[in-house]
Amino acid sequence: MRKTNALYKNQGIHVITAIFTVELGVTKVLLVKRKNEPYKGDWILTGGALYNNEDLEAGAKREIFEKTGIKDIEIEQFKAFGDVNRSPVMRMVAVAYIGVIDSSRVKLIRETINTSNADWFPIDKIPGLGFDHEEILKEALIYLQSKIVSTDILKALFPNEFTIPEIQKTYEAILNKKFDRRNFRKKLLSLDLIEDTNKTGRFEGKKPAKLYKFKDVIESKKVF
Amino acid sequence: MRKTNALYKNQGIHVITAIFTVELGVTKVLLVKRKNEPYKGDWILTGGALYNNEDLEAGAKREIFEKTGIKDIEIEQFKAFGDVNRSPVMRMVAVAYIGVIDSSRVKLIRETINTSNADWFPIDKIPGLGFDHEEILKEALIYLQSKIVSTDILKALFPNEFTIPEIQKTYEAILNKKFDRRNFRKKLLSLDLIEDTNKTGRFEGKKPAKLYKFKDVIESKKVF
DNA sequence: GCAAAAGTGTTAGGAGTACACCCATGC
DNA sequence: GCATGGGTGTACTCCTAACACTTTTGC
Repeated sequence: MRKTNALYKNQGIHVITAIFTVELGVTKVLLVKRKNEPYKGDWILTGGALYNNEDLEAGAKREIFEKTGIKDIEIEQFKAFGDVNRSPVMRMVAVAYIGVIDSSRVKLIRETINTSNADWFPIDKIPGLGFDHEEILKEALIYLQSKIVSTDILKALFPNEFTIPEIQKTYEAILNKKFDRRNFRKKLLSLDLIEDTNKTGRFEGKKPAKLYKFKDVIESKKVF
Repeated sequence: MRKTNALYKNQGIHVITAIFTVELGVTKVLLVKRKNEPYKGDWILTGGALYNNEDLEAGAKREIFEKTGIKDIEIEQFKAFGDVNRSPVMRMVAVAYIGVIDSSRVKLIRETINTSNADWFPIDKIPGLGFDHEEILKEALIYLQSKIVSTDILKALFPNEFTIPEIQKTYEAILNKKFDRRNFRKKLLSLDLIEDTNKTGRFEGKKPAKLYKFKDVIESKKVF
């Protein structure tokens, strides 16, 4: 039935991920340039068509790997996008994810069969994007911002030890907002996400800063 | 390319909505019974396959109307479900929505071409559901719970005037939790969602209760 | 007048915010 | 020894949670 009904013909699923990093206090997102029509030459988020033999999240991760070489990235689904004309080729619904990774710890494959010039773009200097990826990126950033205040999603940026002034810079970059040093420390510690390592390191200051790390197990807190 | 590659063949999109209501302090969800294979005879949430000429939300609303006769319902997308085997017919990704409606204000069409016995089921007495709808319903309820504490999503249940003890019962039914009368009133009023109508009505008590109504315009509050 | 539910106010504890001083180091 | 950023504590406000008494009505 379905295959002969034009109303259902040629539907497909995109899996798209907005991958963020923070470099020197600047929030950046990973973009690749399309080599083929449609939107040839346009920048887009990493992603592509879902295979029939993979789950959504697996498909999103495969696309990330194929387009950038990035492996071992945790991603989180935040919304589906399905306007009728979001793809000019055929009816495609996009399931969108966010991910966070430390750009200094990955070596980007900049050139692939379908894309080129993979690179990190500061979120306030984004070129025009193909498909509906500008809308997806905008919502992805809002979702990321909502996540960093209550989860350990930044663990990917600080897999090992870090100082509080250091991670505060990252929070400020993503939320685009400054925090009081003393209150930020108190708040972050009260979230029970990180723990003291009893070691000290150095960041920008002259006085060595204490080193913390994300806890291995995070108990999610009840809101009600 | 895509049409000849088995990896992309025969994909489709479901739009599924968990429609909730509250009757006499009991939270219920709308289920319909399938007439055809697969899952013939099983209960499922309202929904079906997306057409190529409609946006996601429009498709979800069309399916609601076709399966139950319900019109004029506001719905909100909360997640996409896309496990490889979630449909035995072909690869289908479901985009899931929640909706809230006053069951006493709608007349259900219980019998349609593909479904029968449309009815409201208390959420603690749900029969086994077809496809992955049990998982969808579970996540839908969690999403609904997160929404009623900060938005006017219950406006659909109280489009006109209501008393605070009355709406408190509804909150308690959905969140499955009791609240102190005095604190509930203070909290709800502080949310700026409702306003006094300077009239009184009756609910359960002997003393007439003040009537409130949802504000027409809700200013969303900043969290940061 | 009494039962039943509605309305209201006070207090204590915890979280958020604002703010000032001392500390450890590099130079 | 001084400049630089790191570490800490305190007071005020606001939100939350716990809790008891008075009010209005039906009968």
